[in-house]
Amino acid sequence: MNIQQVLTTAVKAAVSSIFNAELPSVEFQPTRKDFEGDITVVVFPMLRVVKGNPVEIGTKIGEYLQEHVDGVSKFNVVKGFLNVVIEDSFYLDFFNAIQDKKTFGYAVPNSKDAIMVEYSSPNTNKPLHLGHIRNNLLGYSVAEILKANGHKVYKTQIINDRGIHICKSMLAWQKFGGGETPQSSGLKGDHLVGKYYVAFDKAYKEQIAELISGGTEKEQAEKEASILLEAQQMLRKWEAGDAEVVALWEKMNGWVYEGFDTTYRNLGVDFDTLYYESNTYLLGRDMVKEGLEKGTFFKKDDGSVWIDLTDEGLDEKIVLRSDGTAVYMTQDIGTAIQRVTDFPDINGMVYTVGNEQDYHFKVLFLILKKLGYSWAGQLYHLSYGMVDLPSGKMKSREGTVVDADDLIENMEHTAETISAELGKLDGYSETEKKELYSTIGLGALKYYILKVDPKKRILFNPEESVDFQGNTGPFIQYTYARIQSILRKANGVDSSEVKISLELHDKEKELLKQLQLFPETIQLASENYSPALIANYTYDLVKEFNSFYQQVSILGESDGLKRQFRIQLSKKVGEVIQSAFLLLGIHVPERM
RNA sequence: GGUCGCGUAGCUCAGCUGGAUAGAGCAUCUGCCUUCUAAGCAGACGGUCAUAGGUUCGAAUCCUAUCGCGAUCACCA
Repeated sequence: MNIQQVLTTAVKAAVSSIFNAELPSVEFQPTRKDFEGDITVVVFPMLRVVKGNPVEIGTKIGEYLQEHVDGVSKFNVVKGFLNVVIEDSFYLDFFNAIQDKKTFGYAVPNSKDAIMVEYSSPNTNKPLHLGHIRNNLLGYSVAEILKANGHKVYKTQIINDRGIHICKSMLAWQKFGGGETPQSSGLKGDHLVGKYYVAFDKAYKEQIAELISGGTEKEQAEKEASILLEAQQMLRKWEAGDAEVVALWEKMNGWVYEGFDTTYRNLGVDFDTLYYESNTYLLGRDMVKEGLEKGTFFKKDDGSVWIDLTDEGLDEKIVLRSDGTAVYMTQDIGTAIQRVTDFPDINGMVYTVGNEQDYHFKVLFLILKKLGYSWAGQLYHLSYGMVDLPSGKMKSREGTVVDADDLIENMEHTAETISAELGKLDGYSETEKKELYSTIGLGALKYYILKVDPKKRILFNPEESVDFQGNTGPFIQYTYARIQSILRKANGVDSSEVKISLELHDKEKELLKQLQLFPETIQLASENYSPALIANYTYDLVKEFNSFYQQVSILGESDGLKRQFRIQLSKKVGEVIQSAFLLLGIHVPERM
């Protein structure tokens, strides 16, 4: 039990016995630094139940707590704030209870239900970029956070491996490729395919420029369409199962997957199961037919099928084309149902997709609800803001994208440069150094992106590199490395219980308070699908530790018991940093 | 135009279900490496929390309107 839980019960009992009134809840906040105390009970909300002067009420409750609660030694009342001083022994008890718990902060697996987390879901016609990085980091981290909060999680993605855009790359490769392969050119598979996607676009634009030298808008549109015809024909052949087209499609997608795998590995994200659009794009049509029979959907004269969402304040939305083919929504309906069929323990899904699709998911969830699926209430669109450049939006066709592989490499390089300047890596082999640069570079990148609230858009300036100082990944990693250095010098950590009679230094007490917050932080992050909460918590913890480290001697402490405790405390802080960062997908180094 | 999201220090961001004098980092300036890693610590400077109303003991936080930025409103995905 933490202090809040203890005090909640006690304050309720106090109000009951002194004022003969029932308090629905008790409101706390950390005591401001300017006042004496560790935790503050806010008296104002009680005025609804207890009439009187807030200061008097606070004082009476304070006296009650002092008398009845072990661990409450002193209190003071300022206006409507009851500041309570908690004895050191309370915090030491807490520390003894968690000292050996490797998984401190994580909830015990508490649910039979699984949650499927979808993220990444790229197109297979171009390499991953910075936007995908945000998506990947968010999805991966939220999956880890949900696990830490006791959920079973399946990580998945839906790979958009078919469609007109894929045919464009294929066509361009056929026309201009000259048989180029990743092996022959040494180009990473996804980059190679992306090159031809751009080539198609370029060739297409050139042709348009030639063709369109006048005419009405309508005529221009018709001309454009005719140029696209080739790609459309190819798509039709693909759908018909044309052996040659399918073989080319498989070959080029194979290159892309190899490339993606490398990027995912470098980024440190993974998946438990994969879905391919080429397998799922036909799903959903039967579901629409069922829904039609049930009256959830309705058919228009031209044969297209719709759902009426005007009751919900939305429009009518198409779910099947007049020619009977599937639209985006049809597919998503089918895929969702397929997933629950494949993994019957799923009760809830998280879709990591940019906020430009807010409307789509609102509609999708509503449709699934109307179709009567019990799990439809447990769907969540993890919507995040775009990553923009100072020049505006990233556009792959205009070559303004920040490529994922390049960015990762840049970050590692920056880490290397800084490390070399500081020169603290004597004795490290080249392999160890390389691994370290990767840890730090990725740590900087991941933290930079994850510390921001997912909803907000990020402005990324490639000119100014991501910071390595202050509220950054490397700063936190550095603190971890510092702690490990102490532990190495301490020659082993005795993990025996700390004597309750030990007198705590202010900084030690602050650290223990911060440690206490870890479990509820994980819970909050899980409930809000927000890695940013974990990032901010870790930053606060680390700041607190560095302040402690600078002000209090650990190994130099002459009192053996105190020295021992400080080593143990440092170790625990290191473990929590590591646990927290693991939830963000960031590794911590032994040295740096 | 309808809908949704965002607007906090020069810049990048915190600020939980409303609570005490709005917090960090970067940048600028001051100190601190003959004691455990200075990618650090301590401090200074910097705010009409977009604007105007409202709700109440109390509003950056909730409500309404306005302004600014972004997204979205396809038989594209």
